[in-house]
Amino acid sequence: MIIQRAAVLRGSKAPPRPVRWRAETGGTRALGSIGGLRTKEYAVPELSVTLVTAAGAEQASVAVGTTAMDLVGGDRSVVVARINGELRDLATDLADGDTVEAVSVESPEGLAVLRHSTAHVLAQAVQDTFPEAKLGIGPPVKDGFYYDFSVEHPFTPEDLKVLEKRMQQIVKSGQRFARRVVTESEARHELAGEPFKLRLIGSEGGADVMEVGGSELTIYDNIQAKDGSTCWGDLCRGPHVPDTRYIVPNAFKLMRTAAAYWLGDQANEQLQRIYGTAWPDKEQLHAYLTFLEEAEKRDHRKLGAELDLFSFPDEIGSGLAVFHPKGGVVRRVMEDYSRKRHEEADYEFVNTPHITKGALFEKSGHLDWYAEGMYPPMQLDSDIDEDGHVRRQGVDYYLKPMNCPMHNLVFDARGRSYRELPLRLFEFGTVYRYEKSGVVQGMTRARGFTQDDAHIYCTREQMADELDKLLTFVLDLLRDYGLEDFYLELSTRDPEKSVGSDEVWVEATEVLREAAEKQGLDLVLDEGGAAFYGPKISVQAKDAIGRTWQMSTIQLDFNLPERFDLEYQAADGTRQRPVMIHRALFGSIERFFAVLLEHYAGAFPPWLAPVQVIGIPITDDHNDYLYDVAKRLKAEGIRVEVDTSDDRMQKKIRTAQKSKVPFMLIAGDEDVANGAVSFRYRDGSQRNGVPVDEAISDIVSAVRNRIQVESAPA
RNA sequence: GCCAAAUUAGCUCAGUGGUAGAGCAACCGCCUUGUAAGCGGUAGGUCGUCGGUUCAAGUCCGACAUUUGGCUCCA
Repeated sequence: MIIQRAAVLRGSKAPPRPVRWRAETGGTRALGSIGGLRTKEYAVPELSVTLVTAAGAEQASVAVGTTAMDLVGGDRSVVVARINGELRDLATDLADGDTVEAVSVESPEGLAVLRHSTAHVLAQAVQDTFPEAKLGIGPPVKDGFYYDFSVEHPFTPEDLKVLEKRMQQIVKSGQRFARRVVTESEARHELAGEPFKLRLIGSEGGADVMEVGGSELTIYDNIQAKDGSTCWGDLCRGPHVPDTRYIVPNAFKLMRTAAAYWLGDQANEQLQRIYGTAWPDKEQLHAYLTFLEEAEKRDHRKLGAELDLFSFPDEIGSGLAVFHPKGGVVRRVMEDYSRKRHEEADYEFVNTPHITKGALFEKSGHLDWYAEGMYPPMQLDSDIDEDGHVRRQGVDYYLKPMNCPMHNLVFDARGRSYRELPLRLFEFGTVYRYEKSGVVQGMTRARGFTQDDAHIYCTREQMADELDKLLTFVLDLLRDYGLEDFYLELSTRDPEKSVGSDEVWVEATEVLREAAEKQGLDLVLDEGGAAFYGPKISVQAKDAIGRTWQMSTIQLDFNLPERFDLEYQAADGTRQRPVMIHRALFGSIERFFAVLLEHYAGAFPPWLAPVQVIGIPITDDHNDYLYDVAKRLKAEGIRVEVDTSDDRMQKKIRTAQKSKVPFMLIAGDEDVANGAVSFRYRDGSQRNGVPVDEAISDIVSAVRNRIQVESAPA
């Protein structure tokens, strides 16, 4: 028993709150101020707890009845506590032996709690405004939160404004989030009007959602600050911020509405979802909104139209792009460089048709498990007489959704020797997939696209070395296109849904893991995420504004070699089955194009830019001079134009700037007199009076070295 | 595929039942200019398509197409 100085809330029935405790090192120290509270000395039983801070763990003695808030909640940025490894409300009473750590709103967990609490405020606002709305679930998600509701009419943008206002009021009123453990029957009784919540209570560990989970059912009541009345409640496992004032009124925003299936299952009824975002302060909200704006500016669909690169004509169909001349140049340069690198890496180039008889996809199994993703067949050559009798059986032709079966036929076109392995068959193979109408999205999810596809056939012994070389090859190539920041994702076997022996899977997965680890990049496990036919590694790349894109995939396949009965003759004369590796480094050219376009915001490095140099004469008198410069650049393989339109030169600069040409070469009387040109770069910087020879060699070297050029050299 | 919203000139967008508009781009002319829009003129639309309501439809209703945001899917 020790004597402690304790603070008592005026008029409160709450137990004494100790504000001092004795640290193990001896002595006492203040825990933090509790302003405006009377203090009084109490004799209270003590508890021994471990306080974890950035500095380390220390033992402390506190009075019985001490809450996590008392111990670690002094700072408003602390929103919850981690007690014995679990996130708990700050109002939680501590128990002897607890390990307690403050969780800041700036930490990922703290932020998620803030967002989840904001979702509760949204739900309360919705039920205040639309009393008939039934509650779905409302978890935190990346950058924010959502809450699903069952309502008769979908929410409108105007509704969102009203709801946002109501949320501000709730937040400002400072309602306390109070946790209450209930029995199942109590919960059922209280939530009789909430059919979806009732279903959650019923689901036995099936649904892993914020609402239920853990050993007990809990309801969070919202308690009014002014009179202590309960104004709203929700089934929720928590935890929450202590009260709604922890939510900053101008740091959250409702973003959009959308429909969503109950528990994400297409077979379930559809609910109306409201997405919101919430942040610790308004600066972070502002930064997030700015990021969204930046992303919108870089949207490849928008830039594609603005820069005249490609379009999706209605007449052709959804998800089918045409490349315009400027986009065609970029695409060709991308392909050319990729081809060159593949040639150097000992790939062999093959070419296969876009359509095939159905028999091929029966053999590969695609018609069994991928038919939904394929365009329906073209029926050819059937001949039916007037009586309806089939005189000649027709044949179904399909557009190919994948290249692998065709490559297998190339492998199988003659007997193969172990001496030929690894055999690497490469093709820019155009495939067609009947993506569901709602999922088509610009170049990143198209119905027709070209893969930089290769299939590598090797022996099991060669597999490790081949994968190792392959990963190095991929990363090296992606870096040449200006992507620098990668991590790898390893998808492992789903035992429920896979073919091949355990032994082969284990070996292959290990081999992939080792190859990945050698690269020294972060490796994320995607447990059970592999296709049924083999484990996979994918390369995820971060773009200039920090978004990650799945780029390359490298996939082992134990299924197709079997189905196609692929064999090679080994050194000992026996016939052996090769290991097959599928790999696409760009994923698809279209997708990679889109990623690069967004990464560079349209300002491609000179080697990829559709127009690399534009000559801008000050007056018409300088046209011929620039034509001569352009001729010399063209001789070096540079894509150059001279703007001889009627516009004034300022206008030409503006036009060139908007089309993001890396080098503007301006020439007037002074330049002509000196045999020079003046550079203007994309950031507006200048470099004047550069001798023509030097200008040409600078441009040529920037292109040859594939470097990005935004501004005048320092 | 499902839910919602959108679709008007090449592009961006006005136009709330009564004679289709603007800016930019295009074309023609004038201007001859030193680092982000010189001036004037001309032309350009079956208002996504089809159907319905109405004396009258870009506008109201329905179907379809396409796009966008989500859900589901992306092996």
